[in-house]
Parts: sequence; structure tokens; C-alpha cells
Amino acid sequence: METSSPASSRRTSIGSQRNPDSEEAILSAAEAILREAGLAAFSIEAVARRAKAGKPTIYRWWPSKAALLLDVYHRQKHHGHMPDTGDVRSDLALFVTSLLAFWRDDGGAIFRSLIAEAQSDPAALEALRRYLLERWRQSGAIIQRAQKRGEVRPEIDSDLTIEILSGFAWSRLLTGRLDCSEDEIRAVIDAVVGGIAAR
Amino acid sequence: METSSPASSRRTSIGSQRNPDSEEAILSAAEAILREAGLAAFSIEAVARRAKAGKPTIYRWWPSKAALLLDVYHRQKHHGHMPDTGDVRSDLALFVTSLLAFWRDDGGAIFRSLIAEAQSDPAALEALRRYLLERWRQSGAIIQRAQKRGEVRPEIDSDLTIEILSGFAWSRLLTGRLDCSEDEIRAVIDAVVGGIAAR
Amino acid sequence: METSSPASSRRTSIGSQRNPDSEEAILSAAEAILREAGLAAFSIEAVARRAKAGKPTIYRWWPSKAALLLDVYHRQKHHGHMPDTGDVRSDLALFVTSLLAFWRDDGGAIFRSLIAEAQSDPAALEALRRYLLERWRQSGAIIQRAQKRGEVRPEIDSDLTIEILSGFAWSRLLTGRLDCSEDEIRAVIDAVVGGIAAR
Amino acid sequence: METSSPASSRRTSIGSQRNPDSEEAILSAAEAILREAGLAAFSIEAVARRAKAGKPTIYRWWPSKAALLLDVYHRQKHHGHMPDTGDVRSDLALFVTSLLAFWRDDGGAIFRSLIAEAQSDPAALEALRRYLLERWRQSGAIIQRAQKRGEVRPEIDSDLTIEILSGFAWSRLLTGRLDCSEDEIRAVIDAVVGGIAAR
DNA sequence: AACTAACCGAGACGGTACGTCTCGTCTTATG
DNA sequence: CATAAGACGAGACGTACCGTCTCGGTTAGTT
Repeated sequence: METSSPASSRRTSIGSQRNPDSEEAILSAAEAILREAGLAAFSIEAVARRAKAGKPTIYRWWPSKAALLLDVYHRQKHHGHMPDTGDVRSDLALFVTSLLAFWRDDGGAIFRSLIAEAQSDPAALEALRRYLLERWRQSGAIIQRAQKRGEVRPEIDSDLTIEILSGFAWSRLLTGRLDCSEDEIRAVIDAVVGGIAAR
Repeated sequence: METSSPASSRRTSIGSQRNPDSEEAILSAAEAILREAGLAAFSIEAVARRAKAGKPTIYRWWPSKAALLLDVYHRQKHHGHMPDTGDVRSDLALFVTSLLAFWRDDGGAIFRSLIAEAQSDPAALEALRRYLLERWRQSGAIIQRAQKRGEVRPEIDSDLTIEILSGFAWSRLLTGRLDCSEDEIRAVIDAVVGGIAAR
Repeated sequence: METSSPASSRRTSIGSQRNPDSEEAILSAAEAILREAGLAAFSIEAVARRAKAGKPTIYRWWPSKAALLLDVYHRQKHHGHMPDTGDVRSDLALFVTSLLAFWRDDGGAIFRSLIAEAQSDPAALEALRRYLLERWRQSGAIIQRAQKRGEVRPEIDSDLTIEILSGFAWSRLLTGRLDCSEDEIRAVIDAVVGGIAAR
Repeated sequence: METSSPASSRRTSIGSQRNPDSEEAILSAAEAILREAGLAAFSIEAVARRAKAGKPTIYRWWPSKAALLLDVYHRQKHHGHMPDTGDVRSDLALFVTSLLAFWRDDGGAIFRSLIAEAQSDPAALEALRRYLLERWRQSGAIIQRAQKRGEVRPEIDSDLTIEILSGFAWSRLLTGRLDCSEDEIRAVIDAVVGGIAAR
């Protein structure tokens, strides 16, 4: 990180405009702190210290801790891995598997923090909600394709189905049980796709 | 609250043992703060102030903010509403409906706080996890009864099924969308019980 | 007090530098508390409250209670009243009289506190010691002038003589007997200057 | 210490009277704490802990920290070493030397604490004052004997003379400079007995 | 070329909460 | 009724962050 900066000593103003080096340094620092030490260690003070930035610079561009968290989460790569194998079970299994894997490897600490922050900051809650509705809408395409193929009944609400699977993933993330076996994921998909009722 | 105390002036020690009046006052104060002002306003300091208790008294009995939160949550009534209508769809619908209603009316603010706290406090996470596994096991009885009646396939993992429904409820709680219509809940139950696949 | 500030509302930062208004407010508050309520009421918390300053602001500039006490004592006027009447008896009588008067009117409560604090805080003890050695050295000039005039034997240690008189004053201060008559002071001076031995 | 107690486990009431074992244990503990860790570590709490006594037991018999300190100081041996060599200079030198030695070896920490405490506790101040006046009166006998022998002028106030020497000793005690050379002590005695004035 | 405007870092400011310590009071159970 | 034990309300301790502010300096655009 921070490779774009001129390797030299001190970062300063570049005139009456946002300094992208500072932005980059701040986001990098925030991400690193979350990843290395978790939400408890994540404070504006700590980010400023690590990014060698002034606190007002952070407050100028991110009105709240949640806004910074959201930006950090957005910087992650993942977004929009949209499986399309032609089989709804495989697509959904890949969806859940890759989500859990992403959280396990990288973004989990950040997303957990975002959810936690949203529980006390209404602005964060609103931002999170908006972000999620969009994400679920996107991922709903998996279901909609399956409906076009005739695999899934047409009256099924695609977003709601995604929210069910996503909710299961949240449950695992927020209780620290991301190490979910293939079998468990298959069982979840089977339940949602095939139902649990006796034939 | 605090009606049990002798209406007189000051609460004090009752010897070398825990004073139940103090415990009650602290839990009441904690609950009131969470309900009225939310997690952001919930601090040991504030609880002590409102309960007219010394901070060490709180720290003596609750080692962390999370422990206090958990106790406050436990004091709520709800726990263990276990529908048994003889029909798995009705049972599960009641399960989800009553959970959301309970959170909407009373315990939501507290449980949200508990989850949020668990994201930065490992001890809270562990306590939450233990609590949930037990709750899911209890609620899993709904599925197991249905399996005995032949309504649900025997190889289905009852706890996992409950976690799926519970996860959906979490998703609604944590994104502030507890006002869930009957139809939506029915759709969720239908998906999980009957599956989404075309017949 | 605080007349220098703009009489308006709130004192705040003036950039990356010590705010003299805050310093003044803190020292004034500390002095007032000591004078009005004594050492027992003197706490960093109380000073912060009265000065309308944050505790960290105090700890930033004064590492210990003793450092603050010392600064408060230094702010007093007295310092360096150095009588030079041409007669050693008169000089010393003035020295003791004005010291006791100063303590009686103003600085006594503060200096008592400083000595008390030094009995449990090594840093305070060291600061006090350094301060006193310097003060005795200064006051020793009274003796040295008398030696030059031939009033006092040349082999007499001027600092030690001052410490004897100063010690007597301490005894009076620390036992709350500052209301010392002229006669008593004269008797003390006579003893030290003329000795108690029969001629 | 504590050798008088029955070496067995638990000390308890001996009926409606003061238990001397407890008193002994408390005074011993108080003395040990002062000697080993100084005034800063001296708290009723600490004394009770070390003496394995209940706090109320201490508060019952000693109304204030100062009262306990005074009792501890009284338990020391020293008291009343009253030199009588027939020579006032020798007597006074012994008086000062043995006082400083006693404080250096044993009682200094305790007496310093007592003086410090008296600066914030009026009751302690009063107790200290009464104790000192008595002590000075006793030690004044040194001067009075010398007056009878004709060594010291009859109009000299014996108590005041003792207070001067005592004040010098206080100065050394309270500034942590008890390591006073023989020469310095002699110089002090010479000043007071013979005066500093040129012949 | 001078001026303004917004940015930058630094860090002080008044606050609040933290978790720990001791205070002096209280009530118990034990003898 | 004294004792050891220990809980209680109170509040100070010194530290960490909060979000705001002012500073001195830098660099664009605008005159």
C-alpha cells in the first residue's frame, strides 16, 4: 500500500482539492487496523496516527466512523461474483461458499464492524440498508435466471430468497462460525431449494 | 421499578453477600437506558448513575458490558415460546412471527446491542454463541416433532433449519426492517418448508 | 480571574500550542481550592471541574499533583523579599516575620500541601528539595552581607543558618501556630545570633 | 510480629471488649506498611488486609487515619532519650543526633506520614500539636538543667530553644536529608548555643 | 505576480467513559 | 457484643478517544 506516494517524507496539501494520497493512506490504514486488531482497536484517532493524517482531514471527508467503514468495505475486491453455471443449486452453493470464503479471508472483520456500528448509528444503518438492498437485488439475478429456465417457481420472490441465504451467512459471520463445511452449505441450499417437507 | 425496595432512602450493603435490590436496580437501569436511548448511550457509567449504584458494584458482578447485556436480555419474558399446533408450517410461522414481534416491542434494542458488542468483545461473542446454540437446540424441537409426525424428512438437521429462519430474522433486526408482513413470513416459511424449486 | 479571556463562552484550542488562558484558569482554580477548602479537597478532578478544563489538559502540562502544587506556589507574590537594613538582627527578624506573614495571609495552605504531598510522592520531594536549596541559597545573602560587614563570624555556614530559622518557621506552619508574637521571633533571632550561652 | 496471637487460624471476638490480639495485629500491620512502602501505600484498606482484620474493627477503635498513625508512632521505642552529660552542648548534640538517627532507622517514615496527614486533617493536627508541646516540654529539661548549672542564661525560653533545634530536624526529615554529618550538627548546636555573631 | 481559498499535518481543547482503587458505612454469620 | 468478611454508594485516579478548533504551511486557481 501507499506505493503511489512519492516515497519522500511528508504528505501535504495539493491545493484546494482533496489529496488522493491522503485518502488512500487513510483507507489503507483503516483497513489494516480492522484486519489486524479488529473493531475494538478501530478509532479515528488510531487511523489518523497510522495514516499520519490529521484528524480533521478524516472528519472532513468521512462524517462518521460508519462512513469510513463503508468506504473501506467498498474497496474490497469481491463485489459481484455472480455465478452462472446453469444450475440453481450450484449457483446458490457458489454464492454462499464464496461469500463465506471472502469474509473468512478478508472482508469479514470489516463487514462485522459495519453491522455493529449500524446498531448504534442511524446513518450507518441507513447506508448499510441501502447497500444491502442493492446487493440482494443484484444477487437475485441468480434466482431470476433459474425462473426463466423453469427451475424455480415464478411466484418466488428472488430478493427474499437471497436474503434468507444471506441471513444464514450473517448468522455464521456474526457468531464467529465461518468455518462452514461443504455439507452444511449443501444442506442449507437443499432446504431452501427443495424444502424440508416430506415428499 | 425498584418497587420491592422499602421506599426509604438509601440502598446499602446487606452483609457479605450480593444485594438483590442492587442487582435489580442495575438491571432495570440498564434495560431502561437501552430501550430509551439505545446502545450508544449504554455505558457502565450511565447505568451506575441511573441505578444510583457504585461502578465497582457493577464490575463486581458483571465482568464486562456484554455480560450485563446478556443478563438484561435474559430478564425479558419471551424466552421459550414454543408453538405446537400440530402443523410445522404454522409452528414455524408462529416462531418467526413471535420472535419479530418480541424484538419489535421489547427486546430488539437489547439483542441488537448484544450482537454489536460481540463483534468487538471476544468474551461477549463466546457468551452469545453459547446462548444461541442452546436456543436453537430448544427451538429445533419444532422440527423434530414434525419429523416424528412424518411432516419433515428425517435426515433434515433441525438446528440448521432453525438457524436459517433465525438468520432471516437477524437480517431484519439488524437492518431495522422488523415490520415484516404476514405474506413475507409465509413466503419464507414456504420456501424453507416446501422449497423454491418447481415441482 | 480569567479577565484576559474574551468574557465570552467557551475556551478552546488555539492551535498546536499551549493555551495560556487554560493554564491561567487551571492555576487559579487550583489556588482557590487550596485556599478555600484545603489539601483534602484538592484533586485533579476538582481542579478540572472548577477551571472548566478537561482532565487531560491538566495531565498534559503537569505530570503530577505535586507539579501543579509547585506551580501554584510559584505564582504567589512573596518570593524574594530580601531585607537589607544593614543590621543582621533586623534583617533576620524581617525575614522570619515576612515569611510567617506571607504564610498566614496567602501561601501557607499551599506550601503545607506541597510539603505533605512530598511525603508520599518522591518526585514532589525532589522538586521541593531543589526549590528549597535555591531559596536558602538566596536568603543566605543576608548572612553573607553581615559577614562582609563583620557582624557575623566568617566561618558560619550561611545556608545552614537560614535553614535553622526556616525550620523554625516550618514548625510553626506545620503545627498551625503561625500567630507568632514579635517577642517570640525576637527571642529566636537572639538565640541564633547571640547564642543562648551565658556570657 | 503478631507473635502473641495463638499461631492458629482465625482471630475472633473475645466478648464485649477490645481484643488485644487484633489491636496488636493492626498496629503491627500499619507500622510494617509505613516502613516498607511509605505513606502512599498506607490506607485503612491495606492495613485491614495485612492484619486480616475487618475494616469496621479499625474504624471502631481509631476514628481516623491520623489516630492510627499517632498510635503507631507512640509504639516506637525512642521516646524520652534524655541525655544528661553535664554539658549543654553535648546534651543538645546527642538530642539532635539521636532524633535524626531514630528517624533514619525506624520512625522517620511514620512521623513524616503523621505530619503530612495533619496538613489535611484538623483532628490529626490537634493531636500532633498536643503531642509535640508535651515532647518539647520534656526535652526542655535539657536547657533547664543547663540554666541551673549557669551554662545558659536564665531568661532563655527552653521550649522555644528545643523547637528551634527540632525545627531543624523536621526540615531534614521532611526534605529527605536525614544523613546529616557530625560537623553540621555541631555547627547547628554552636550557632544556637554560642550564636553566630562576631565576639 | 499577488491574492485568496481550500487543503494538509499537527496537536491542544473541553468532554465522557473507561476500569481500578480507596473511602467510610453497613449487615451478616460466627463465636 | 466484638470480630472477620465483604458488599455497598461515592467518587478520584490516570488514560483513551471523541469531535471541534486553531495554527502555520502548501498549492491550486483567480485576479
